Amino acid sequence: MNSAQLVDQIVQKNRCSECKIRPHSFCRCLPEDQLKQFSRISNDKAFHDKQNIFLQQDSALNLYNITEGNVKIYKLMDDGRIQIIGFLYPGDFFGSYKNGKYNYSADAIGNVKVCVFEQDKLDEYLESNVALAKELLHQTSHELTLAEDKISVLGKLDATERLSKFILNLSEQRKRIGWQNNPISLPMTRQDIADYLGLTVETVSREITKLKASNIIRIISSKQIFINDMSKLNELCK
Amino acid sequence: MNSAQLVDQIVQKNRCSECKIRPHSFCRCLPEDQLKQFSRISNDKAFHDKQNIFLQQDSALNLYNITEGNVKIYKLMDDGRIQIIGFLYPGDFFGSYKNGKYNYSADAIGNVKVCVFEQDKLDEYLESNVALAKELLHQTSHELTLAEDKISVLGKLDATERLSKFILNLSEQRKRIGWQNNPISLPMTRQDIADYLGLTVETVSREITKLKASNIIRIISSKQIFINDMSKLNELCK
DNA sequence: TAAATAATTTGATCTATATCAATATAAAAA
DNA sequence: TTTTTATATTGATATAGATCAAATTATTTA
Repeated sequence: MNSAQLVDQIVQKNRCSECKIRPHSFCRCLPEDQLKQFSRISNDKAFHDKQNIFLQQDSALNLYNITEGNVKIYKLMDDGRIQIIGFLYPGDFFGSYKNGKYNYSADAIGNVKVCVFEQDKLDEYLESNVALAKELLHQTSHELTLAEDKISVLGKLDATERLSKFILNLSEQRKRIGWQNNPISLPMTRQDIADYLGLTVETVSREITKLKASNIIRIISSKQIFINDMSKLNELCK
Repeated sequence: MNSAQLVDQIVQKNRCSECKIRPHSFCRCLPEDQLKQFSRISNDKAFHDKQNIFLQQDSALNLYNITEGNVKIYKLMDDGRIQIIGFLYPGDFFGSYKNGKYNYSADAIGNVKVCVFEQDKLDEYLESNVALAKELLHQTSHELTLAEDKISVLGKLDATERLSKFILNLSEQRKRIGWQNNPISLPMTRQDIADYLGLTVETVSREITKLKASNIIRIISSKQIFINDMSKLNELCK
């Protein structure tokens, strides 16, 4: 052991204590003195743009927590139709299961870093950490409310409402993890937005053009937009 | 204390140990000797047809567990549009929260009996019962996968696919709680089905007529249908 | 029981968004 | 840089499902 390692040992330095996203992640409920032990049940892993993380039909062995970048989770139908369930951000976790299989596939958007937990190791860890179990429960309940919100977006909102709500959500998502909420970046393609909102690329493109024409948003680049009028955008989806 | 009460005392009889739906509910994870204590943190309550259980804007103080009947949970928009999030069955729980408010409203369909927990009492109980916390986590994760399934139904399926999937889901739901899976009853109105599937009553009615015409289902009464050809129904939504 | 009301079905027409097609812009490869 | 390929936008047309309207059928009330 060299002196740096010795220092690490003394100050209990570990992956988790160094983790930038921990305050926004389910593991934030753990006290400092448990981090070293907790960091042992997970591993870092990196993925590049468009790389698959897992497929829906895979055995659901892992739970993933995003530390950097964005992930899209989606369901693919036999005939090629795709429904994107969500675009995930740092601090979000994914990999929930159903009958031992994942309920969706997951791909990296851009460069991604994740923290990978083996489901059964995590499950075992929960046994002696009610706080973590409760935190996961609360986070999952929150995810459920977000999914319920999406159900009413897809069931009841028209194209204009869907797109303005989508943009506002992106803005709020950024605020949640402490980033500026304007301008916002669209790391995903227009096709991805369409597959998320239950629309076609053409309709998404036309709706963006309409928002631009009415001066509610400004297009900095195709992947970067500035919200000129937050309240008007709000009205469009209320 | 009369002799019947004395016997109850001795055999530790209580609401939970008598509960018919417990094997299908999150509380199934509790050992017999904890039931008496557990039964103290909840209360029975009954609702009649169309009675409101709570509104979306209410403070989310309670978690409900259905012991008898059906409940619909729904979101109401300012302009009167409604999106039904789910039709719930015995053993299902509801009342999840978001910023202290419920995320939806809940109404009884027909006569309903529920078991009501105060969120904070339940939360306190979890503190000393990891098993229950884990069970709630797993159930909530499962609810999340169901919500994700609904997202792809609303985002990608056409009217025929939505209705056939809906009927198959009802059939499976019955099997889950040990009832015969055919014929199935439709305790909700056609309008409710429409508001659940993101369609109009007229479209729902026409789709039912089509299924009847192609002899895939038989209409016993408007609220009772028999599935003649399960595999054809399956093909329609695959 | 009949009368009134609510729920469901069926028909005719309209419309928001899909589809098909072409062009324009941006990104990647040569 | 230029060429190639992928992504995004815009236009013309088609269509699934909405809307409007009326007729049945079922349920509730008197």
